[in-house]
Amino acid sequence: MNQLFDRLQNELKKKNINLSYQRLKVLEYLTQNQCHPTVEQIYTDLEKEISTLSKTTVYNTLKKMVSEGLVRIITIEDNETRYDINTHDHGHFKCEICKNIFDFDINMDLVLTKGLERFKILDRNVYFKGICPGCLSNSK
Amino acid sequence: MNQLFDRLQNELKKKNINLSYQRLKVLEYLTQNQCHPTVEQIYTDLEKEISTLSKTTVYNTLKKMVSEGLVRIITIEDNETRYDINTHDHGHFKCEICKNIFDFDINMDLVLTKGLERFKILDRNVYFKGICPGCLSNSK
DNA sequence: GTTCCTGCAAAAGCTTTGCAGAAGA
DNA sequence: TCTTCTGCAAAGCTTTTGCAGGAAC
Repeated sequence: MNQLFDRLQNELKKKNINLSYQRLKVLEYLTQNQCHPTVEQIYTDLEKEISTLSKTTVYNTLKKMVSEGLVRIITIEDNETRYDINTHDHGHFKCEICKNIFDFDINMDLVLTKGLERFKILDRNVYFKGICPGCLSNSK
Repeated sequence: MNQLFDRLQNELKKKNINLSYQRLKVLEYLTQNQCHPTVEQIYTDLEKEISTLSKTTVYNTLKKMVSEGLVRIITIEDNETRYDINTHDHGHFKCEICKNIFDFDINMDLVLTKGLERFKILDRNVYFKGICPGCLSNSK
């Protein structure tokens, strides 16, 4: 299908995780919709195609994939959990009007971290909030 | 009491917000415990002193203060909302072992934001996760 | 046949809402 | 008096858990 998808399929085999139809579909959804969807979004869209799909399965699948390091949780708003299959470091910008999330390139090495010399850093997150160009021009 | 507390008290008067005993105590707690507590932590500690305190009041107060810009929500983990009275830009480091949150200085202007030229940035957040020096030395 | 996976239903946990009484201006 | 604040109880949401049936190996 595509490069990322093949890579994930291989990774699953290596980790001895069964690739059920539901799991395949969730991963496929994440690779094709890199908009950092919530469980609700994933479930609602997949349910159209897999009418028997349970939200529990979406939760189960995502939990499994996060614990295996194939999927990342991104936390921007405290009341919604979003999932991200793109593992390279990037920042997230959430528009407070249209609620969309935009990725932006970021060089984490440039982030000055005075005072963290003795800390072991495992995960770096940068997220900004504000108004995107589209909503800015609409409000004029 | 202290500089920050006096400043907040003045700000409340300017914004015509009543400074009830409960609100005063929540703000006092936030200034004295800059560990970014959750509602649960604030409530549990204050309830010892104010036995009639309701968790709803803690929620109400924090919501009011956030909307007035006196308190900031910091989102690190998706399942917990933490509150911060320190408004100057700084990064947060959460230790995955002891769960404590450490502040670190950060110069947001140095964060490279290629691709955000046309965005209006209102809020910048940086949080890292990993292991703090204390837990690192304990595990040796 | 044993293990893992799915999905319904119920439970759990956090936050918000409705409302009545109390406090403050 | 009129508005705002408090706090109980109930509701609302998201996520987790228990469990039984089904699929995979």
